Amino acid sequence: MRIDYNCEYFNIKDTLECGQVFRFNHYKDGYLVYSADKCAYVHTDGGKTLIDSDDGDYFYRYFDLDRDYGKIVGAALSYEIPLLSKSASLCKGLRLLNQNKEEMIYSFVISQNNNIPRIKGIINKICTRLGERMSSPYGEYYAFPSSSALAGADVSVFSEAGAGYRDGYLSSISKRICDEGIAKLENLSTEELKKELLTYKGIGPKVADCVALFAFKKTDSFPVDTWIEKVYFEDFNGKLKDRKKITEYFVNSFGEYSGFIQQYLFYGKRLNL
DNA sequence: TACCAGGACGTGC
DNA sequence: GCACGTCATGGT
Repeated sequence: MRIDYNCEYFNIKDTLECGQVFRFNHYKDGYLVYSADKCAYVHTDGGKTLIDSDDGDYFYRYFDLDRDYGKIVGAALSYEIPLLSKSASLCKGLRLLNQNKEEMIYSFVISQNNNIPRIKGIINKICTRLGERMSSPYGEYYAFPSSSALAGADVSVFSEAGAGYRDGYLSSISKRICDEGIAKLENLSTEELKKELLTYKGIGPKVADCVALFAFKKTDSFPVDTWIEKVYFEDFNGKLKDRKKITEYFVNSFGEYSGFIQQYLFYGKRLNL
């Protein structure tokens, strides 16, 4: 089935390439997007962003289509911060995805002290090796592996995929989730969720913020990585050095809009706006 | 060659 | 509690 949505506040390029998601490929005049075991073909035509998939409900929620981004962009512009205004106005079609929770946990554990092209490659290799083989009208692909598939794999599978020293984290976390599930992560406040995520070996404050934001849609989260640190020093005249305190500073400034604004700033900085 | 990339852990104090 | 060295890997 097909979903069509006005492209003013839904730009597929910005939404996919802003760094929140690692599983997508260029395809024809658009993109193939993968989430968990699902796949969609997304492209733009005649002022509409079109989503073709066999699970419209899933991708309607995935792309966060039930949310007013005009209001969010308006709030971002109201701060009159040059980098933020440039990014929010130029990338107002950037949407925060609702991604699969377990997939986000593993993906952002891989992301630590790493760069985006490598992260994508490592995840792709792990999916190819351990994920279920799927077919779609656009060709075959591999689902993101279940936690039991990850837990059953030898740690060498992760190192051979290029995960480096993070291989043990992936084994440890997948075994824990395979045993106990992630039910205890549900229905928590942002603070409670982040605190619980920190009990997984390999998840620190930054990854916990990313998982809270990109998987649990805790929009009062503000992940601070090397790029956001640069933003803080160069565009906010920041003086703090502790990343957790920088997170606090931004969340105190932007409240429930923190996660959206973080993404505008991160993407805008990487685009050198 | 040294430094960087969506950082976290273990140790020592 | 905090500072610091270390942890794979590939690109520049």
